[in-house]
Amino acid sequence: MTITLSQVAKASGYSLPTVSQILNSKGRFPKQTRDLVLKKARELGYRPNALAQAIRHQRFDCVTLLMSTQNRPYYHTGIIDGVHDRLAQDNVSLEIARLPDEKLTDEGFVPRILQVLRSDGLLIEYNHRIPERMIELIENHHLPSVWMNSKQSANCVRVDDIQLARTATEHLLGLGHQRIAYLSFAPSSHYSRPEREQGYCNAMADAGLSAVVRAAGQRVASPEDREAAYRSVLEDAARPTAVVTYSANEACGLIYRAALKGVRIPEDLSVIAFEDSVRGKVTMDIALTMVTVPLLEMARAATDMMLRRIADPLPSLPVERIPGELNIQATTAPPGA
Amino acid sequence: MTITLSQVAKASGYSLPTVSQILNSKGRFPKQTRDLVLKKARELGYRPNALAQAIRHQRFDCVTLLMSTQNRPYYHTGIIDGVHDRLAQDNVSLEIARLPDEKLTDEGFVPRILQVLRSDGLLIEYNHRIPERMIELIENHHLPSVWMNSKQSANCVRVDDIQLARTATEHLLGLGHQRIAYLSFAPSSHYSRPEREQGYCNAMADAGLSAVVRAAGQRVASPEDREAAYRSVLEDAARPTAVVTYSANEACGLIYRAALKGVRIPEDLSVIAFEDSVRGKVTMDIALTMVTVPLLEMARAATDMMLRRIADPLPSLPVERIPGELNIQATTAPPGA
DNA sequence: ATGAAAGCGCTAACAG
DNA sequence: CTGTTAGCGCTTTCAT
Repeated sequence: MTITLSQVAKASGYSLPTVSQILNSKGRFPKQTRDLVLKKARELGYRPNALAQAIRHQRFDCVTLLMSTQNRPYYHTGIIDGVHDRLAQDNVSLEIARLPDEKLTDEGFVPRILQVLRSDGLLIEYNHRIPERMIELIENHHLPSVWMNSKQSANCVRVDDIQLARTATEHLLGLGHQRIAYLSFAPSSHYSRPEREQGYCNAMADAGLSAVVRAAGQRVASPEDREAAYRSVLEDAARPTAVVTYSANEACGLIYRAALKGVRIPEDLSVIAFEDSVRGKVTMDIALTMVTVPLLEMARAATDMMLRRIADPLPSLPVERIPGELNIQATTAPPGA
Repeated sequence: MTITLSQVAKASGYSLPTVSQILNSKGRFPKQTRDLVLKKARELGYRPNALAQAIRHQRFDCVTLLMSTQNRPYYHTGIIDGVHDRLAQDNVSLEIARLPDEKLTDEGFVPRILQVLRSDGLLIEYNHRIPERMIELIENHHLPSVWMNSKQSANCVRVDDIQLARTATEHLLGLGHQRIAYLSFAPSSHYSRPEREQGYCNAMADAGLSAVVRAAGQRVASPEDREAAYRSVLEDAARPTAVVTYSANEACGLIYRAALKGVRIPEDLSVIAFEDSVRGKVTMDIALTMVTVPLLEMARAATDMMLRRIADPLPSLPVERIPGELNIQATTAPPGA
């Protein structure tokens, strides 16, 4: 089996607590003792059992990231990275769990993660059709929890989608555009969809202009729906001179169809998308003007809030909104430039 | 604090072992006793401390997924999902750890994850410029380990990239193409780059045709390099009639530039890419013909191997190769169709 | 059918 | 400076 503290104790001829103290650099010991113990420990390849430590410390030193099974593909990366990095600073480890959404509706079903104590807190990335039952389960769990990108009234960190959409729209307005459309194939249940749309509409209203929203229906957009939406933007008699899109997906689809029809980007049409910085960079090798969705920062801030709640579980913490930044590239320009 | 077993024992008037047995459905007890204990446990909201259980069972019931910080963006999703799902079947939890590659070269530095015992095994997703030191560290750790997508001679599960590339190329050959190019911007250090190139070259050689490789240099391809590569495919005097690309990135970049130049897809040019199924679906809203990189299946198989090694750590297990499938969509057709 | 005792690997309090 | 004792929350003999 694996080497334990007591084996190191035996090998070095010292008692268990002495060895423990030395390996944790606590207390004062003569250099000779220290050196011997450390040497033996190294020789034996001793590694402390983190669980035994945790059980004594009354701390799991572990946080669980709870994710839906139905999120958009590729959404997780930035979030996992941000959470992991912040946790690593405090030597807290990261457990990942996905809940099977389908099963959550069954009355009796409680996912294993919530049946057992394994971590000090729950970080919840669950923003899309949150089952009622799930919220209930989490509240009953009584672990400190922090929600990410969700409409909670406390203990939540979210991307400021309204601000993002406003920033994108105002960038186009600032360039002199007036006919600006908004294109989105986001599922209507996703928390960000109404917010981005609203930010766009607000900015247009403030400028005294009318909004033109081309959004997919309630459900997932079919290929035909998408083609129709692309056409309606590109072939409209009073074609918009600029478009804000929900994500790089819509932007790329649109830009490709613009190329097929000879509509030049950005001379004939400016395009700006929301996108997290990584994704924006790997698409189609074009320099897409974007408003970054600060997933990494959001995840870091949420994890920070989590750690604060673990340290002091009592107070509810107010919602934090993380702003995104405008990243001007080659797909936007003044109209008719 | 949280509710412990002994609190349930006190509340129900039975002893600790009795309560433990009942909650774990072991032993035989009169219905009355059982019911009372279960009721009290529920009332108090008792949740077993998984760590205390683990420490007794001499099993962490946890596997660590070790990832590099320098992988391609969006690479992780399928892998994490596959690992998680397979682990969930056995009620094993998933810990995620990213090692800071930069620091690994420092002689003294050992990442915390490897300093401490926290899990039953190491699943390693580390395929790109693997630091020598890291391999050493892992071997010294003496936990069962399984590598994913890496060139190890045992205890490794990988995508069969040679087969994938051959399948893609043979699809085009089968359609009647003869001038088939290969386009790749993959970093040369990535394990899959030479393999995909080789699979393509093998298939071409077998067909008695000459290979045309357009690959980026040793380092990360600059935008200029990429443009030049796209041009060389599209503007060549003896332009290829079909292209195999390393990933959907290259394919999308190429298809977009084809649209700008009026080169029709697939009439004038067929395009087939390697891509995991998810990614392929979210790009540019075009129906890209692909060979799927079976990340999910690979991750499942690797996790399965991991669990087998945990159960019986002795034997080294032979490398497994996971084949991918051809997914014919709209971007390939016979030449001049 | 139930409880007492021991112990998993470790740390903290207190002696000496 | 170092060792003894106790105990974290739980399970597993082994008595009764």
